[in-house]
Parts: sequence; C-alpha cells; structure tokens
Amino acid sequence: MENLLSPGYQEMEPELAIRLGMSRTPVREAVIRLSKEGLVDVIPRRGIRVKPVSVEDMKEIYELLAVLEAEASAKVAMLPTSSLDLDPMIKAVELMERSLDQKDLNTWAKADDNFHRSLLELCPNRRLAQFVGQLLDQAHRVRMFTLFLREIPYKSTQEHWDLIQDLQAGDTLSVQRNHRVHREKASRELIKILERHQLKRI
Amino acid sequence: MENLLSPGYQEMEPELAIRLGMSRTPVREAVIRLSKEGLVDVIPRRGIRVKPVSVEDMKEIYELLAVLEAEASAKVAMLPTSSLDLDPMIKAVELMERSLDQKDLNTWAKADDNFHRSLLELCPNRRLAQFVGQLLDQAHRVRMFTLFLREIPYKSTQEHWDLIQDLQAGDTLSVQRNHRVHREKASRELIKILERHQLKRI
DNA sequence: GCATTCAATTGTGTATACATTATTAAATAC
DNA sequence: GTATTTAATAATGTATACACAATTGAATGC
Repeated sequence: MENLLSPGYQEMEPELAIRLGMSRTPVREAVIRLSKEGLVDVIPRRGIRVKPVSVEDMKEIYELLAVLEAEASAKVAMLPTSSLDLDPMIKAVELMERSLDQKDLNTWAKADDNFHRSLLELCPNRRLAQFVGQLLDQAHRVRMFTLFLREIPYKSTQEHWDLIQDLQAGDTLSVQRNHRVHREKASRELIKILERHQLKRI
Repeated sequence: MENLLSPGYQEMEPELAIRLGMSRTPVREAVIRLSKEGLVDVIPRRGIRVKPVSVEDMKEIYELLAVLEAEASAKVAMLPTSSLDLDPMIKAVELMERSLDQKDLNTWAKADDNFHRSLLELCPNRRLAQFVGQLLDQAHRVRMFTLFLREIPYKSTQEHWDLIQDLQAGDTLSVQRNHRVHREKASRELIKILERHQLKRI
C-alpha cells in the first residue's frame, strides 16, 4: 500500500498515470496531496519526484518530534484519567514485547508506530496530533530502512511502559521529559547509523 | 487576494466554479490544497466550507505557536551572528512603532506578521518554519477581526525589540522563554476578547 | 564551427464530458 | 397516514480533449 515507488524516483505526470493505470486527473490530485504532506516534490517540466529523506531531514523531523510528541504527551496527561483509554497503547507495547522475543522486527516497528499514533489520538490538540502524524509518515521510510541495521531495541520497550505509567499517574512533567528524552535518544541512534553507513539519502 | 469568502460560507464545487469563473478542475485542485492547509473543509455532498475558526481552534493554534515559535527563535539564536540578517525584523518593528504612532492598526498588524515571518525565514529547520507559517495563516482572519477590539498594543513593540536583542546576543534560552511568553500573553488577550464578545466562530 | 533562431515535440493547466453514487422526492403498498 | 421502495436529480470522481508554454533539436547565418 506504500513505498512502491523508490525514493528519488522521478517521472512525468502522463507516465505516472499510465503506470498506475488511471488518467492524469486523479494522479494530479494525489500528487497535490502528497506534496502538501512533503512526501513528493513537483519539479515543473522535470517530473514528480519521490522525496529522498536526507540525514538533515531526519534531524529536522526528530527535533520536531522530540518537542511536539512531548507536548502531546503532556496534554494527554492533563486529561482526567476517567476519559483516558490507554488500552491501545498498552496492547501496542505488549505486541512490541512479543515480537521482540521472536525477533520479528517488522511487527515490532509496526507496533511501535501504533503506540505513538494511539497516543496522538488521545491528544486534544488536533492540529498538533495531525502534524506529528505527518512527521511520522515522513520518517517512516528511513526507519524501515535502518530497522535491520540497528541494535535490537530491548531498552525501548521499558521506555514505553514508563510513558504509559506517567500518563496513568497524570504526571505531566515526567511524561513530557521522558517522551522528549525517548525521541532524542532515538534520533541520536538513527543519525549515527545513517552516518556510519553513509546513507545520505533514503 | 484573500478573505473574499466569509467563514462558514459553504457551496458546492460546480457553484464555486461558476462564481470564480473557471471550470471545476482548478477549483478542485485549489480546494485540495486549502483543505491540506486547514483553511477549508470538504464535506462530501454538502459542499466546501470556509472553516470558521473557533475559540478552541485559537487555543490550539496559540498553544502550538508558543512552543514552536519559541523553538524556532532558539534555533536562530544558535546560528553564528555573521550569517544572521536581522534587518527585515528590525525594519518590521520600526514600522510597527511608526504605524502605532499614527494609530494605523492595519499597517501595524501587517508589520507584526512580517516580523514573525522574517524570523521564520532565518530558521534552519524548514519544516518547523513552514508549519508555523500555516498556523499564522489560520490565525490571520481572527487576528484581523479582533484588531480593533483590543487595546492598542503599545507594550508589544518592546517585546519585539527584546527578541531582536536576544537574537543578536545569541541568548538561546532567553529568546526561547521570551518568545513563548510573548505568545502566551497574546493568546490570553485574544481569548479574553473572543469570549467577552461572544465571538464563538470567526 | 559556433551561435542564434525557429520549429517540433511534449508536459502542464484548464475545460468538458461521462460514469457512478448518494440523496431527495414521489409513488405505492400496507 | 405512514413507511418503504423506487426513480429522478445532482454532486463527485475520473477520463478525455484542447490550448498554451517550455524545452530540445535542427537548421541557417555569421
């Protein structure tokens, strides 16, 4: 359903339409949407290009995730516990644990993504949630790519449990700090891998 | 160039096309773009609606502006002073002062907007800058509306000079705190006006 | 041989036409 | 008279067609 076209891939509107078996109209409309989401570039008369995500891009994205997810967490922690359904997040972390046991990194990554998106659903600031969702989309390809190049993320699971506990306790400041640290750590590791493997653009 | 259609205004694609004197295709494409920017809603079979901005929306927007503009300022303050061109910002504040002397609030508002957007241009995190730009767009209509309902913003000018000084001094933490406080203050005043005048949606 | 201009090809933007689906209104049955 | 079903209307999504603009290549002039 995604990632069918490689990064850097570039072709013109009419060719894309033929490849996708539809007319130019829906292709154009999809391209407008995708370019607004920052996933493709439209270079007039040169074609539509699947945006390769650079190391610099990942630094930008994770810098924003650190600030904004932490903010979102804090907002969620401020909600009355009665109206909080943390079940999806708990289920996600349980799946992370199980898949890690079986060394099924793909499932782990999906569960991790699920955890973060479930948290966003609880965030009352919808603009915040929606923008963070876009950032996660943009980072997705690179995360998938580095998934098998990184160490197995045993420690990460505990960090997620900690966030859940903070939310249950309604500890605004703690969850904000922990989430921020969580992303800053992830960022450092990711950048390290990208630079070690000379993966300038993915 | 903007604000031709009132908030809450709603009509179908074909009617919009006739009103704008063009075919449905460019209308559709514009609507897709505008909906991605959060300025209109597409309600299938009911029409395209110019999004009225509610008090809740403004709370969301200013909450994000407080965090993100402060972050952007901090990033700018971390840049080497040599590569920093603060001239547009200085010019903007000077214009704010002059227009305030002449009680020309429209010019003041434009200069104020210019100040904040000039700062964004300096921010190396382009995603951050672009998203904050969108938030400013969304808040624009309400700001214009409340412009003549608020007190004349004499104090605001000094706050802007302070930010410039922080940037010149490269004082990351100070500019971050000051910018955040600046927006939080603006937010409180705006919300107060909206609630006092019962302006639920603009 | 190089540069400039003109023509041909091709991509983009816009218009129009068509098919599909949803909603509303009308008609019939209970 | 009300409810359910069907038909008509109208909006959306997609396809096609056309006009314009830009780029590339060829041809001619210097």
